[in-house]
Amino acid sequence: METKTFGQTLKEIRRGKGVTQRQLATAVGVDFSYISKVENDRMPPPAADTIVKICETLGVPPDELLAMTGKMPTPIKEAISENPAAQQFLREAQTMTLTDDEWVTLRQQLKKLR
Amino acid sequence: METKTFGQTLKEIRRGKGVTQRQLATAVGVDFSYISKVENDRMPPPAADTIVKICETLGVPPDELLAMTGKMPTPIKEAISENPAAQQFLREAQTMTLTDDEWVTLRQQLKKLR
DNA sequence: AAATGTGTTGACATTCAACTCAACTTTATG
DNA sequence: CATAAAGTTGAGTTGAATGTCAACACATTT
Repeated sequence: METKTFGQTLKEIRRGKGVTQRQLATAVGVDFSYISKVENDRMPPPAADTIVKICETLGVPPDELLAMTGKMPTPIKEAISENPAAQQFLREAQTMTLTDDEWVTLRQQLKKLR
Repeated sequence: METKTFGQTLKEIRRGKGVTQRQLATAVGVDFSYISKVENDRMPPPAADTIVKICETLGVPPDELLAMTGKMPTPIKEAISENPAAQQFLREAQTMTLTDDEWVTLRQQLKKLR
């Protein structure tokens, strides 16, 4: 299972959209050399919020890149931080070490709530 | 709704157990002056893992203090980081801005999984 | 070939969390 | 009161995260 790196994936997406590193960097608000390093995996992936900005600029959903890094955007983190009920849910879920399928099941039940 | 601070709560628990700042600090592996500052809210609450150690030392469940800080212990954070299914669940849950009751419902469904 | 646009690299900078250390003050005990 | 134990405070430290800056190399266009 050859997994692509974050950098490789980002580079492909950016090139696919015909955007230069400098254009992307300017839009996102970072130095273009930083984009270069990230794309070549010479630096760890950016902060979650920067990843979100990158994806907005490139016009792609951030889920794939976020999932690769295991980071959560600030709004989501805050929502959980401020919500003891959510935290307790997570602690219990963790002690159970849910499978992927079980998470999917929970997502379906989540949708049924509304 | 007068909410107690983290520091106030910790101080009460510690005193209730008849433990000094120095005893607690030694057991946890931090400087006692740090405990003092935290208890007087002169510093933000400790890292999640330190909170867990504090609670272990004092013989109380960490849930209350953890919930006050909005922090998650390393094992839980890692479990989520490594689990795209869990992340996707959380992103969807966040966009729905669940109520406390709904989180409780999910917890019950969580238990039914096993 | 010169100029311009694009990408890469090494060294350094900034910010923040999470503390430590040394000095001092307050409280409890004999 | 004297001494020790307990608590408080200001200043400094450390490491990780997240970048910047300047210099250079390569690629493309004119």
